[in-house]
Amino acid sequence: MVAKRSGARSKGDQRISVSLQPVQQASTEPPLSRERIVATAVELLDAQGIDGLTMRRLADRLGSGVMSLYWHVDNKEDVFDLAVDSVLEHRGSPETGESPDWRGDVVHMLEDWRARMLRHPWSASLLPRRALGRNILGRLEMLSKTLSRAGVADADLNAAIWSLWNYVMGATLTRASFDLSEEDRAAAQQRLTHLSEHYPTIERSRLLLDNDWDGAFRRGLDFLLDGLSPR
Amino acid sequence: MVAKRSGARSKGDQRISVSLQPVQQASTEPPLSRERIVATAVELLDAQGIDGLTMRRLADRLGSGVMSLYWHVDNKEDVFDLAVDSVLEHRGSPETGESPDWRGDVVHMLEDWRARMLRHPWSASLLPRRALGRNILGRLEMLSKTLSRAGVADADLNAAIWSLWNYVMGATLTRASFDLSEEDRAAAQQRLTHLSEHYPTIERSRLLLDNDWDGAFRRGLDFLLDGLSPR
DNA sequence: CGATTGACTCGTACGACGTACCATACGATG
DNA sequence: CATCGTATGGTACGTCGTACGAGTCAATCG
Repeated sequence: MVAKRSGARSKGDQRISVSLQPVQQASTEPPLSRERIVATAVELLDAQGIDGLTMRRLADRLGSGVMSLYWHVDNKEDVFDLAVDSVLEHRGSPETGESPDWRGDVVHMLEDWRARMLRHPWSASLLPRRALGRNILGRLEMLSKTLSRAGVADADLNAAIWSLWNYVMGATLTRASFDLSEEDRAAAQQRLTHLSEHYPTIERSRLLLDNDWDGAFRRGLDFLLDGLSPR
Repeated sequence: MVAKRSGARSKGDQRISVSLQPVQQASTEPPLSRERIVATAVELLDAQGIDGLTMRRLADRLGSGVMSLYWHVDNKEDVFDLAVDSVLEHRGSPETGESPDWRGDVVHMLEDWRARMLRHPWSASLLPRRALGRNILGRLEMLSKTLSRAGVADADLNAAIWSLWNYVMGATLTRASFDLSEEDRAAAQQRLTHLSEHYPTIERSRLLLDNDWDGAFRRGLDFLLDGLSPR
């Protein structure tokens, strides 16, 4: 029984191997590594969607055997975790100094968050069931600090943070899943029109035809921030 | 090639069959039907979670062969669709007359929505990728009508509806997935405390220990409705 | 120097899955 | 009795995640 990949995996170790192993196959793939696996998994997810990621396909793309992956990775769940985390990279707010425009800061961070997830739509549906990684925690911390600085009462703080989280998650997830169904939306609206006797109001306001997702996100966020602002 | 279950399935047909087929197996299962399949699928999902639902297990519980299911149902996706829909049952608002308390009406409907989904936590993670069924449309219609009656400008209406939708979806999904991880939350908070140098603000406010989900939902909803209310 | 060890790769195999295909059974209709 | 629509389910195929254990190779040690 080997120790296997027991936690610490020391990214730096490989650095020298470039000059250490030039003898072997010159034109073939570089050696496997967690980083390479994750990067390829993200490629695959982007290209084929959530069901498109299988360990076999992943190994194929990496030019390796399937079981070799399991040296670097615990299981498929682990691959998902790492892929999601790599998408949410978040710099530790270097300029969180004392920007006077707290509202702009919040909007900017949340829009960046949403944009990153929408660039990889599968991440939205994967995120909710993951543990909170450092990237997410960093974003929550930034929110908390900024809102506190803006004057939100301590008693309201947690509720305010979760509200924003909820809103962003819901909006992103909705956007990501409705994206797939361009034709479905037409069908839905047609069904709606056909049943307009039952749903007259949303038919009239063309709720399902509205395509300005970014604008809607921004406006909804404004509503919420209006409600949050200390009176 | 048979016509198979081509769309219309006319729930009423079976009504008389109870008195028509009493001859056969007295003690065994009643005949298969869409309704019975869906009900059993919900049971299974409640008991075993989302991965616990397999066609074989479903057939076992129903006391039938696996392939028999496919007479009543197109495929597994179909089962998911039907299960989600059955959870969101929504009466067509009989009292949507002229209640003076529009805000109470909205809160009540959204809390009911959330409660129904949380009673079957798997439904939250399944809903976003489903087409809009009549139950959801009915709820959106109710929202639309109520907000309009409350004085929300037509230009703001769609953004307002989506905001509420996003909030409810995000809150419910978050709640449903964090539910599983009672121990994980302890671990997360411990990791947080350990790293409190990096996340001082959310550590201080005990963001991850706050257990009052219902209250947080309600308060966040109030924030949003405050922002939505016509000034 | 040869033996050992530990990091890493991968072929084979197993059990579980969704479901296509086809044979069957039965009540109603001709 | 023959035919047909409704309904059931056994067998089988292809694919999945991954357990197991045999293999390779560089570094280390006696």
